[in-house]
Amino acid sequence: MKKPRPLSPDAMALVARRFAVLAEPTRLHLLHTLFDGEKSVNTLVELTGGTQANVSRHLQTLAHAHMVSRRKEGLQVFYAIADPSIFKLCELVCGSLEKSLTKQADSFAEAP
Amino acid sequence: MKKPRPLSPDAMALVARRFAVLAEPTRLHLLHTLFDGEKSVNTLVELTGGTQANVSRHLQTLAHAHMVSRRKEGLQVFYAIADPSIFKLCELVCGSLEKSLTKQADSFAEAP
DNA sequence: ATTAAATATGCATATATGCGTATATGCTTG
DNA sequence: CAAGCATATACGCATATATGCATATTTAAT
Repeated sequence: MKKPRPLSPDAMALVARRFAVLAEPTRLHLLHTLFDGEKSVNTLVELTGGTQANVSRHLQTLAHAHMVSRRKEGLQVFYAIADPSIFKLCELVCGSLEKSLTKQADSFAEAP
Repeated sequence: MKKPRPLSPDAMALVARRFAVLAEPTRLHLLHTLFDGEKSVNTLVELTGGTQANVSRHLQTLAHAHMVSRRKEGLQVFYAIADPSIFKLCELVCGSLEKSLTKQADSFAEAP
C-alpha cells in the first residue's frame, strides 16, 4: 500500500508539466552545462552550440518552472540552477536508464 | 564541480524521452493507480475513468519505457510498476513542486 | 467452429511544441 | 542623445503527440 498523496487531477497536471520541462534535450543540455555554476546566456550559447534565440527561450522555460534562477548584471543575464532536486532527478533517471540500456539497447530507440 | 558524466548527445535524448514518458497526466494517473499493486487494463480503465483505447495505448508507452511490466493471464493483461525509481522520481518532483506552490501559487498555471 | 470478452491498433483530427529568421527591448557608453 | 551590444520576443512553419472512433487481434467458453 503505497499511496503517498490523494493526487488531485490538477496536481497531476503540474507534475506532468514539470516533467515536460525536463523532456527536452536542449534544456537538459543547458541544465547540465549549468551543473558547475552560474553562466551568462552568451556563454551558454557558445557552450551548447544552440542559437541565441533558442537558448534564451529554453532558459525562460526553465526559469518559469523555477529550475534556474535569473540574475541580471549590466548587459548580461546570468542563469544558475535553482532547484537542487534536479541533480537527484537526473541521477535517478540516468541510473535506471543505464540499467535498461545494458539489458536491451534498442528499447528506447524505437519508442513513440 | 559536479559533472556526473560526459553526457553524450544521444544519451541526453534518451533521458529526455524518459522524462517525456512521465510528462503526461494520464500516464501519471495510471502509474499512481498502480502504486498499490498490479492491476488489469479494465480495472485501470474503471479507476482512472479514461477510455479503454487510451489506457491501453498509454500502458504500452509505459511498458515500452520499462516503467511497467506486462503479464498476460487468460483474457486479461496485468500491468505493474517495474521500475522502482519511479517512486523516488515522483516524490522528488512532488516535493520540490510543493515548495514552489506554497511560495508562488500561480507560477506554473501560466507556464508555456 | 462460433461467439463473446478483453485488449490492442489504425486512421483522422486537434493541439501543442520547437526552430529559424527577423525584430524588439534594455542597458551601457561615447 | 545616439549607437551598439546582450537578451528577449513575434511570426510562420514543421513536427509530434494525445484523443475519439472504429476495428482488428487474441483467448476462453459453449
